[in-house]
Amino acid sequence: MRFAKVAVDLNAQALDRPFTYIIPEGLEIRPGDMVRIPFGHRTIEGFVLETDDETDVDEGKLKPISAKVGDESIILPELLELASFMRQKYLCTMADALRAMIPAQMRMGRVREKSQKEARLILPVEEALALASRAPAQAKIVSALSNGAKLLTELSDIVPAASSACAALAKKGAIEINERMLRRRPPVSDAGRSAFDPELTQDQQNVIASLTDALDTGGRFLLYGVTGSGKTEVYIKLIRMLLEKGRGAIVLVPEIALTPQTVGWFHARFGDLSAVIHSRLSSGERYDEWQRIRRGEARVVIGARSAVFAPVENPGAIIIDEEHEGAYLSEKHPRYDARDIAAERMRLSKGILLLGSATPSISSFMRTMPKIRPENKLTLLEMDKRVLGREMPACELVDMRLELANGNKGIFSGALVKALKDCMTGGKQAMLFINRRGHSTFVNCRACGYVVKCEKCDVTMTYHQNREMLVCHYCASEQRPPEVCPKCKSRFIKYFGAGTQRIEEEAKKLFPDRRVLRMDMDTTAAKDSHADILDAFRRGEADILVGTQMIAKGLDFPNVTLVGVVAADTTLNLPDYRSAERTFQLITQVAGRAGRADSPGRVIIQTYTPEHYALQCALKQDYRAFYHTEVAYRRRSLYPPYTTIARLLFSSEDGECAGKAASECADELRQSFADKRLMQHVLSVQEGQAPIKRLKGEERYEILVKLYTAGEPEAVIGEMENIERKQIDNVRIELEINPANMF
DNA sequence: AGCACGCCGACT
DNA sequence: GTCGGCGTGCTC
Repeated sequence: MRFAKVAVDLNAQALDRPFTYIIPEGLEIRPGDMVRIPFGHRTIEGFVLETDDETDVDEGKLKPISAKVGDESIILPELLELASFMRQKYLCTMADALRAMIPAQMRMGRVREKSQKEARLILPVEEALALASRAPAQAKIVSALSNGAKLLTELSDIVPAASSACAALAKKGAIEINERMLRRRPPVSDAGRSAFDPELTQDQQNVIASLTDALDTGGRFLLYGVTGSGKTEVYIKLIRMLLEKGRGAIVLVPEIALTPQTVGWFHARFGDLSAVIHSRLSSGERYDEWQRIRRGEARVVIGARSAVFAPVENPGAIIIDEEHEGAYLSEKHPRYDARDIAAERMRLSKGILLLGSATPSISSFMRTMPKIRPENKLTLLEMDKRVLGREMPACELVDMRLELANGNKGIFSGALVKALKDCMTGGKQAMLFINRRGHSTFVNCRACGYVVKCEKCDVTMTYHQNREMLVCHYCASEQRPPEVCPKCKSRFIKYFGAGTQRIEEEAKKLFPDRRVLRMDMDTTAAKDSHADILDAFRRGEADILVGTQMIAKGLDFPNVTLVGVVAADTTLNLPDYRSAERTFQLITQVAGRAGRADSPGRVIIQTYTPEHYALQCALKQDYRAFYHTEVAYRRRSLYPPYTTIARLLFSSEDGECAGKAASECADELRQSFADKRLMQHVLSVQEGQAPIKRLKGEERYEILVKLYTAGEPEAVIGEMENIERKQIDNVRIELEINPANMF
């Protein structure tokens, strides 16, 4: 008799252990199979972890597996191991980990292969027509089929009752009806993409040489390559080498970068050997892509965070592009970091982990330093020159304080206006970057200082000119802008600060005969409008593109020679320990948009704090200088990566409930840290109101725990997860680790 | 998770 | 006397 240890697909700590089942005679069961099993008084799904000839469980208690789900195993053995790694690392159940690995629709039944019936003539046309002599509908079908097989749905466009006519023809033996599998394909655009690999530069060849040495043994690398240094070609070459060895590869990119164009890069080179996985696929598309990977038809996967679990057999590399992006952290339980998962998966399959960025995250770059424990160590690979001998763009900082002193109260400095004029006269394109949407950033009474705030949130409202409304960017509620100050009745209401709308307006005023496009959350609300705007700009249908973050990410516009950062301070002054890192990354990336083709680029950064090291280093494109300054600051101020910040957020419509819950839970947390001797890893536990006290009509309180990263953060975070799981009436509790924003 | 078993208050 | 509240415990 054979037995199977099964992880049941139920989420409870008490069930987070294998249950043993009897494998019925004649049913072939292997680890990784999804099975239906009787459990208590119902039948549920589970995943086979291992099979064995014996068991130590009392056989009288054992029940047999009811059935196998699907004909191939769902989880690769290597991924089963990865799931148990996740269970340990993120303190989640096996079911949680496994659920994160497979597309939701694949569990609980419901997406299938899609097939359609196809009719094909099996007799010569004359004979078939003779058989259909007294049936005009059948005759029409026969002639429609005379130049090849057709789908039944196509035939019903020609003849009303096509399916019954076809059935009759099939019965007479004139035609044959077969099921044909349809592949639901995600949209890909190969347009303008070369199918050929270019010759690699010396930099690229050096990197490839280092990677080649690790091809069989595996390894962990950080590829630091300046913008335009050709990282993608390195990825492609690495993948080619792996395919030759019969291995596969996974490329992760941030979700926002997963446009049909990016996917086109890979599709143009690898054709149907590549598959794409991201959240905007329909469930059918996702299922079919997943199956193509599972069956080994596609061995190059490009996808967002969750593609790190793609069922590629024998993966030789996981490449994580734009490694510094926050998109690799899962925001829902289990809160995994795709970079950690990738590292473990590559350790298990002796493959290469390759993190790539022009602005590596502080924590990854730190791992390339000497003295790092070998299990965390990354090998640094560097490409400091752009391809085709392109120059780095010329960057300059403009001190807006001096502009003001010289009587320029506008949002554009003299230097930026001049550069824009030169750029337009030369027939080139320009991009203006401002990290804030809307028109004015706040509305303020000059008599008494009153600032309009959202009624539901503790946040100032932004004026949107097209709707003539004040909009809250946190809860989207709107109100009319006041004509007199609600507080002092003064009429001196002034609109301060500039957003994308205002920049667009000013640019149009400055260049009435030029076309200006705007790209931000407001203009990209519609599906595909994101790609439409960028395509239009690429085709030269506009001269100036005004936008937020969105225009900064890895896009290649050959005709752009000028980039203006209108207000570098907006990101710099956020109350967040990463604001300098973010600003440096953003400006370096934005600057990388300029001068990618033959003409050199120019970047103008407007700021009120030109002396700030994030700006000074971005100006010189000096990542290392930035890194060292930033690391010193993090160490001094006990910020990540030296520490880990864990935050429990309590929100409730009833502020008293939330506040009480926070302070009670803080006491409980301190107690359990003390009981479990965890205090040595904890730097501080603080509770109080969150920086944004009210959001969407809810009062917010928080417990902020700072802990030493080198200690046992997992154990401490485990205690905080217990608090998160608590059910407290009227209060929602959320746990965040190194929260994306500190609000 | 989901459900049964089981021990104490108000109802036809 | 029963109906039903949700506390504790179990599921191969």
